[in-house]
Amino acid sequence: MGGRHGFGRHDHDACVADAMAAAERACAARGLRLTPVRRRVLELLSAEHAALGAYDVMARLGRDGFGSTPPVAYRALSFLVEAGFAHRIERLNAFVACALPGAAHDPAFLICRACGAVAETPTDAPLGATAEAAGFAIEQVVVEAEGLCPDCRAPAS
Amino acid sequence: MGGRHGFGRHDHDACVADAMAAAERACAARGLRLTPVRRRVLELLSAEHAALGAYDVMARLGRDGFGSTPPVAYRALSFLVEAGFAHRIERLNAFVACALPGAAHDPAFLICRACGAVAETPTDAPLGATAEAAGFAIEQVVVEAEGLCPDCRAPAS
DNA sequence: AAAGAAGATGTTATAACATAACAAGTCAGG
DNA sequence: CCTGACTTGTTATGTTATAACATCTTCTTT
Repeated sequence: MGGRHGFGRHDHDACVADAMAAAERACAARGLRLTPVRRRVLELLSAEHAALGAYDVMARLGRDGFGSTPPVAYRALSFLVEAGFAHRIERLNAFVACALPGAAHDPAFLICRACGAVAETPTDAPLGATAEAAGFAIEQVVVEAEGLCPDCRAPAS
Repeated sequence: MGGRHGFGRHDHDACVADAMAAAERACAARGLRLTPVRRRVLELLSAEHAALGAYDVMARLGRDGFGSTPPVAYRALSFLVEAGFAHRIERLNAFVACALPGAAHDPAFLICRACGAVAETPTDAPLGATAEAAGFAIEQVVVEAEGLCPDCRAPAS
């Protein structure tokens, strides 16, 4: 029991169970397959509430009898990210379980440089206010939008 | 002549010259040393107006008679980033020259997934409006704030 | 049930990105 | 000139990520 989430304590076991149940439901609804490897990786990420590197995930999979080579971990992580059950933290080259499953979102993250804790926050409110409310002291913000520039939107030019 | 900047055409040579002059001035004012390697790397980044990977920079340095090992490139890039003359794009593991030198800023970037062009934009205006005005179609946004969480701010607990 | 297609996993190899540690050179100030 | 701080060069290694192909499972169609 205990653990961290959004920098606050909560019932961790229930939280993991909820995440798994939500993923099961979403997969059933959308025709996706939550296979044993994928399920295990989501459990690992949910249990952590901090960012895990792909190679950490890989090592833990090995202990559980799954393949422990990079592609096994990266494939499971890619599936989870594409399905919206996990997010990649670019700044850390690492992955976290989604804290707001179900909601369609382009999330923002608060990353503690001292302890590595990661909190996911909605982007509808201003980030500064959210951080303030959470007691998080922002030092640096990375904002990177990917898409199509004017030239590449035009069919030909 | 020509080239790209903020997704628009402009006088590229003048733009590179301006960036170098601004860096010279800033270094003089702040007691920093814009050595040959650092100067050359800033020229490379300025000339590109797109993100360059550290290994790209390294290879070009080699052609110019500088050391062409990773540390040479990474050290020059780190200097430029710390001095505010360049930025690291986490999403691309790459670097761009700062487009708004002098201004203190936590910049936002618009990254074209098709052609790799990168535009730096101020963060005081809403990103959606800025992108719209530039004709850039945002598909995905990454927001990652680094700092100290409530637990790590407290001296002891 | 058999055949076939699609998808998932396992495996080997390699590519791409980044830093540690130390040696040697440069340069300003005493 | 010498010293101390800083910069650069060099070797080695660590870390993150993907390509390519073989095998196995699962679902569908017949």
